[in-house]
Amino acid sequence: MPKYQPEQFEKKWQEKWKQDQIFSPDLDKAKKPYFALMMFPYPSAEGLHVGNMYAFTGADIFTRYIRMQGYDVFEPIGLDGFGIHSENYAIKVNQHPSKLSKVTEERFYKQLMALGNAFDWTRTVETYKPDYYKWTQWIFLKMYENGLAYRKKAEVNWCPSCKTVLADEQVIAGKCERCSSDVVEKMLEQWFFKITNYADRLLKNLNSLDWSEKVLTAQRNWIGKKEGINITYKVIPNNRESHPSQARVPSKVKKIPYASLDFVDEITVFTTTPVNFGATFLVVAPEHPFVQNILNPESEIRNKIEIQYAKINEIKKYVEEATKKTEEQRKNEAQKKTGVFTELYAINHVSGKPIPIWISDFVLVNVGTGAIQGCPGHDYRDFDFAKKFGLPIPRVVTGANGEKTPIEKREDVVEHGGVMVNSDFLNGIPFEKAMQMTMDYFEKNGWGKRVVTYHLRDWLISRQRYWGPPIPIIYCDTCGTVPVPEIDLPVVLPYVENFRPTGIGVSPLASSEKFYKVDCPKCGQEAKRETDVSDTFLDSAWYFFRYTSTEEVDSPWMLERVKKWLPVNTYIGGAEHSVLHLLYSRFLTMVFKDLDLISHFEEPFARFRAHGLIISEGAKMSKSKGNIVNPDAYISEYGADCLRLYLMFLGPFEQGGDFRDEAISGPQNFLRRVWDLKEKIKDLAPSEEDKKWMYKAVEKVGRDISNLKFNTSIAKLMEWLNYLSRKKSVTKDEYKTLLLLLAPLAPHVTEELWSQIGEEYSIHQKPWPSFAKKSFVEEIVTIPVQVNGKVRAVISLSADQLSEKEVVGKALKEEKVKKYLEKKKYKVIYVKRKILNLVTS
RNA sequence: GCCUGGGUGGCGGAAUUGGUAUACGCGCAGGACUUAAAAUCCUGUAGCUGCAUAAGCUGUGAGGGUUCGAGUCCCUCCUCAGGCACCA
Repeated sequence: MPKYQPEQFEKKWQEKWKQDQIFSPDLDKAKKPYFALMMFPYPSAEGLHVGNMYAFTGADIFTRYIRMQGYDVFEPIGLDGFGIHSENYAIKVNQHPSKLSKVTEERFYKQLMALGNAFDWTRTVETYKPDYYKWTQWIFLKMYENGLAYRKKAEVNWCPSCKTVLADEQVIAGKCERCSSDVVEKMLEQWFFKITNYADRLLKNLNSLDWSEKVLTAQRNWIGKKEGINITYKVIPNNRESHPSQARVPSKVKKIPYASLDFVDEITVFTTTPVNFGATFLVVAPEHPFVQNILNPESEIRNKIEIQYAKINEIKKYVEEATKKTEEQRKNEAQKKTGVFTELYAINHVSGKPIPIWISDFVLVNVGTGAIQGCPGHDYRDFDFAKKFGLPIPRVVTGANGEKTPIEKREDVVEHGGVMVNSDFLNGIPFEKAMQMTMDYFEKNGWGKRVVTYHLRDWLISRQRYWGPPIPIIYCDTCGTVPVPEIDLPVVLPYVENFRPTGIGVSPLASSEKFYKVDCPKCGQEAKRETDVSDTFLDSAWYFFRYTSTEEVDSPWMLERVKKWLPVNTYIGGAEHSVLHLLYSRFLTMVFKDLDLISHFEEPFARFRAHGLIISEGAKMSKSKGNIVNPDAYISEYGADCLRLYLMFLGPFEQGGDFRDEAISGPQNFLRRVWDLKEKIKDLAPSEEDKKWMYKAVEKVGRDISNLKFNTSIAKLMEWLNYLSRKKSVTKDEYKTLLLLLAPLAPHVTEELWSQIGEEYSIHQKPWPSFAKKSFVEEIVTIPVQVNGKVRAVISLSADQLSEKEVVGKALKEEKVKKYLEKKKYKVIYVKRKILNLVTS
């Protein structure tokens, strides 16, 4: 009997599958289309690692199962080879990315092939090829035409190591998503996409998506919708002449009608919790226009207020120091509150009292309005600030147990809940309701306006790098910003010998005169091309559309194809893309819908599941730790099927696992035993017991695969194999069923065995086994019998004897049950087919 | 600080969603085959008390609670992973 030797047949079948195109559905004629998508990889010539393979394998198993359910499954593959990831690698190995891309493409596709996945190899997409990025540029033009792409000078995130700007989403805890360097702020003129226009829709649609919970939550947090109110304060004059009664420190001003109040400027604050009876100061950010005005001797306000030279200098010094700090420094020093008093006051609308205006860098200029009202009794940060500078801390909300004691310690601060006190007409009203009433009251008096704010910012898509699609824009002295005419697309990325990032805020393309010197498409005069390229995440935000239409040359996709195949039925990928790729793709799809480029959907991925991560030696695989596991060696030693099973058996797919190769012998043994089992096939009919096992396996394995619980589906197959191995012989029916159930998990060996037992090629085009359920209703039911909640016996009854009377009758004959009942009275709790519990009183 | 998901044998992990906790695999121990080893096959394997393959007790991060019955539900807390964060 020949031994199980995967190297003798895995390659053979992979080639045959590809040649026969059995995994290439007819995209126009398919009757039951199912788009199963896996996030395409960023290729680097270092190759695919086991973590990638884990994700691809899980997605592939699911896909193969769906195919066996009778769907026309489309499982495409491609490479996200444009962008910083690939370019950084090119820099590292000192090769030109355009040359390197050819090497990585070959290597990646070879490796992906060796996994045995059911990819449609006839429709690959590579983002760095002109026939693809032509349409990425086209999408940019559509965005521009419709006012969704704009150029603006702004403080942006700059990675000093990658030498480019980054979108907010690509800054992870102050560090670059790619290289983990500290990101700094830089003032640059850049292209943005107006994703903020879609904030509400992006948020609302989340409720109807079948996605992993953690990804939904991450997106909700990132969009960060907050409903609150903008309240405008009047800054009152501080010179004796205009308001003698107020003097310099106007602590006891008579309450005068707010509307008739004399004022020199206004400050608008944003708050979600207007506990205004407790507001005792205002704080503005150092970069706030109000501060700039105070420092400017020519400004209107300076003519209206009294302020000493020393004070001006003090403020100036503070602002300079604060703005010099990086974002990171500011955060690190978050606990130590600093600030400077302006000696100016604003009037609290509800108390009528003047409250001091401070400047502090704990208030961020780009959050809300860049100014806050300090309510120190009910906000920890305000409390810290008030404590440090000796400002009053009144209580206006009761504590958890109704405390009304003065707020002295940080623990006394009440941020929400409780009931209003010391708040005039709000006294006794619960916090939440009081906030709404306050907002109503302020709006009615014209003191404020309800607003909604978002954490989400517009998507910065310019990159000062080489390896990406040039942004299709031309700047003309006469015509201004001119989009490249569609007919001139693609704007081909030229070969530039020195492709390395310049670090001076421009792309390497800026040194290629041949590239940037063009005639204006409008007036024909000499003009200059935009030399930045676009973000990689723009390439990957629409690739799944392209998969359906790779042969199309006149448009990015064929509408009929998209109608048939999109939205994607199941999408699998990494959770690290929660607020990156997954958000951008949703945004673009909505835009496509609004621009009538598609019609029947606006959410690209109906179902998304995040796979877990494979770690190694207790840590995430990374080059720096040197714990990257390359699958190639394992495939050649154990075979792709074995590695697939091993990876999937580590634990739940959505959880990931630790790669320890000593456990690989389990799956290896399993496959060998499946192989050897064929020697025991006899031409017999299965027994009732055999059928029961078979039915249960079909049911359990199928259910688990569709829920991505591959580990338990494998366990069930192992259990069944243990049963089959114990028998003297197996029926052909059993063996065929075993192979069919195993086919999605181990595609090669099942194909090989399928052909060895003389079945028709290909096992992967056969339907999932099905059974008439009623022929397997269990005849004998076993029921555990508990006495006072402890199992004392297990009884077996035939299925027609399951009445309480019969079950109790049988249970009482058990010695142990009798013993523990001790002839006491008992209560019967019987759950049919499940359990019997006898409880003594 | 907030949000999400976890914590179960020596290890990876099961548990039909409130009903026999530890399936399946690894590892380990014993046995069969063998001159021997490897491979393979069989048996055992949560802890404690016990000569016991007798009997019993304890056990799912900790402590309370609901229930005839809790890994599963509720409350308080500890801890690990990930996300957000002086976000007002």
